Amino acid sequence: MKVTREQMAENRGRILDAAGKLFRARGFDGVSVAEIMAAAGLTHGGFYGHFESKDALIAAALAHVLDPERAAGRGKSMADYGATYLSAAHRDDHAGGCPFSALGSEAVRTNPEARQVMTDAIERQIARFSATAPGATPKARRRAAIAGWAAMVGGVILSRIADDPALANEILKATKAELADAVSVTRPSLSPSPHGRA
Amino acid sequence: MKVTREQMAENRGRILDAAGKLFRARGFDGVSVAEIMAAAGLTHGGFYGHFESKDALIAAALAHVLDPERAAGRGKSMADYGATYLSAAHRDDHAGGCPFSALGSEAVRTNPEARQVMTDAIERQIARFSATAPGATPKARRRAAIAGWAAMVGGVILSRIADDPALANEILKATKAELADAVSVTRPSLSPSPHGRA
DNA sequence: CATCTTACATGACGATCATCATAAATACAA
DNA sequence: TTGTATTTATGATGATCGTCATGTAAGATG
Repeated sequence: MKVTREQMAENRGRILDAAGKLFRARGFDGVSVAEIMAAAGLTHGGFYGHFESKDALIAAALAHVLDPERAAGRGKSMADYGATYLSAAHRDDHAGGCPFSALGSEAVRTNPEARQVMTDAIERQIARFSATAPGATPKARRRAAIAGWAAMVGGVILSRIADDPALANEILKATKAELADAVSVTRPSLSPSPHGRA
Repeated sequence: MKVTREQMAENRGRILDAAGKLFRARGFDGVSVAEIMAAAGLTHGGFYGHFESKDALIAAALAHVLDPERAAGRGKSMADYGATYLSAAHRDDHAGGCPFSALGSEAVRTNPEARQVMTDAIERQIARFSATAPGATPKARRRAAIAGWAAMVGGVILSRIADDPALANEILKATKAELADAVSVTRPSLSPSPHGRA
C-alpha cells in the first residue's frame, strides 16, 4: 500500500485540486474530507498523512488555488481582467472560478492561516490592478484598483444569487460597463491615461 | 405548556430575530436549530411547530431581515447609504449588518425560496439606488446603481477577509471614495445632476 | 536481498445535528 | 366549567462527520 515519493506528491496535488474545486462549488462546510479524498481517487484514511486537519486543508487548498505562479490572466489590464471576471462563463463556473466570489463570505470565518492566505492574495490583486487602473497618481490608481476589485467580487456574487437570469446578466453587464467607463474616462482634467487598454 | 396566540407570535418573532443574527454571524451551517431556539429562549422541540425545516427557517429569516418595511436608511441617497455601508462600524457588525455581505457566497447555494427572497431584495435595492445614482438617463442611473451596490457588497466582504487592519480600512475608504467621486463627478457632459447629495 | 519505513485502506469512535415521537400543560371554544 | 386543541419540553433516532487506531503492502535504504 505504499507509493512512490513522486506518487505521493502527485496524490497531494490531486487532493488540493479536488478540495479547491469542491470547496468553491459547495462551500467549506458542504464537503466532507472523505468526499474530497474520493474525488482525488483515494480513501479517507490517508488524509491525515497529508494534512493536519480539515482547517489545514482549507488553508492549503486556498493557497494552491491562489498560487501567484499559475494565476489566470497574467498580463491583462484591469479592464480586460474585469471583462472576463464579470462574464457569464466565469459566473457559471463556481468550481473553477475565483475563490473570493465563490467563498468570500465564508472565508471571513475560517481559520487564521486561511485568512492570511486570502489577505496576501487581495494585496497582490490590488498591486497588479494598480498598474493599469485609471488615475493620475499612484494613490489614485490604487484607489481605483481597490474599488474595481470590490465591484468585480460583489458583482459576481450578486449575479450568482439572482434567481432571474435577466437580472443576473444585467448585474454583470452593468458592473462591467461602469468599470470600463471609469477606465476610459479617467479622472476629469488629466491628459489621456498612460495606462489605457493597449 | 401551551401559550397565548400572542405569545406564540412573539416567540416566532424571537426565533426569526435570533436566526437572522446567528446566521449572519456564523453562517447557515455554523448554527444549529437547537442553538437558535435557545437564543430565542425556547428549546429545540418546538421548532417544527413554527417552521417546516431549517431550510424554511433560512428563507423566513432572510425575508425577516430584508423586510422592506423596516429597511435601514430609508431616505438616504446612494452616496450616503454607501458611506454608512462602507463604514468600519458596519463591517464589524456581522450579526446586525447586511445579509448580502454576511452571507452572500453561501446564499448562492441555499434553497430556491431563500434565493428568491434575496433576488427580490436585490431588485428593491437597485430600484432605490437608481433614484439618486449618478447619470443623465434612467438607464445610466440604474447601471450606476447596480455597479455601486456591487462595489459596496464586495468592499465589505474584502475588508472583512483582510487580516491586516490597515488594509481592511483602506479597502473601505477607497471603495467609499470612488463611490463618492462617481456621484459628484457624474458623467462628463451633462449639467449638475438633479439627484445630488441634498 | 533483507530490513526498515511509510502511505494508504479499513474500520471504528465520539460528537453533532436535523428531525420526529411523545407527553405535559394550558389557552380557547363550547 | 368542561373538553379539546395546540404549544412547548423532553428525549430519542438515524445519519453524517472529523479524527484516529491499526494493519498491510510495497517503496526506500543499505
